[in-house]
Amino acid sequence: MKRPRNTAAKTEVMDLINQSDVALSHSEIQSSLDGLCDRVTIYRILDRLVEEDFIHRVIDIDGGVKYASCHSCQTSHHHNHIHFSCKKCKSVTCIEDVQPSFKLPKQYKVSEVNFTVSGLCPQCA
Amino acid sequence: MKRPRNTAAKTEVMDLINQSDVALSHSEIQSSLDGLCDRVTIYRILDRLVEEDFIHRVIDIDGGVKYASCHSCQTSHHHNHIHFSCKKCKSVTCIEDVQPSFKLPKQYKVSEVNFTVSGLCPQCA
DNA sequence: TTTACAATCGCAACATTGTTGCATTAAATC
DNA sequence: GATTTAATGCAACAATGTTGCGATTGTAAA
Repeated sequence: MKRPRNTAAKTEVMDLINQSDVALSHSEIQSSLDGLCDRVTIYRILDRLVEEDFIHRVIDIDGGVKYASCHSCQTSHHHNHIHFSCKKCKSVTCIEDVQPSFKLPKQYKVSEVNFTVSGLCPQCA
Repeated sequence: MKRPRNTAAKTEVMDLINQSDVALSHSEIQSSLDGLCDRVTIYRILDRLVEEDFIHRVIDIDGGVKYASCHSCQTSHHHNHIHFSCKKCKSVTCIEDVQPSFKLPKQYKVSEVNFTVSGLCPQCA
């Protein structure tokens, strides 16, 4: 079994995501790290953090991949909540505690829900 | 104002998407066309078809871009319905006539909704 | 503290997806 | 058939993500 290690880069990435109120992309994280580690290393750190359930991936309206730390996940682990993707400032925000409701027909086996609403966030509206 | 033209490639792309019951990616379309036209041309055709409201873009759970012809769009133009993204066969299907319901807090201006449910489709379940 | 193992890293190379500029081709109208 | 300009092909580029491998380093045990 694998034994995760704490490295400077991993800690810094974790802090960045924790301290942000919006989801961050790989390139945004890379800019913030300012050469602390390699581009590839960031990809691997993000993969590991997702794997270890510290963060989760969010897909924005354009298909862009972002990463966020949902605080509600620390208690119960469910990612089935709404994400808001702002068309103007491109920010992606987790809207906690709002559970979308829906019905699926037939024999579909649902395992995950990705509900992204786009438009203008409070700052841009 | 621009005057759209009907070309062999455009017609073929349109047919492919119309005849498919799942959303198709650029590379899938390229494979089907089998050299009928350039890769770049396919991108431009897809952009135009979206622009002309014949097809619409769907983002799957991994952030992949796919294109589908929603038959319900021909009457009333709204894309706010559920898409099902199969984790096994990677197919993306439009679930028509099922409208998700949700509530957003505060000052968010909603203009679009992308509701993707993932899991196993009837074929893979 | 030192050692040893494996997790992590940096670097180079590659793959995929998407975009842009420009000269050429061809569809629709006359 | 001639004209107009939408559409195409090609080359070049950009962004994003992946893989292999030798070097480095965190950490648990000696």
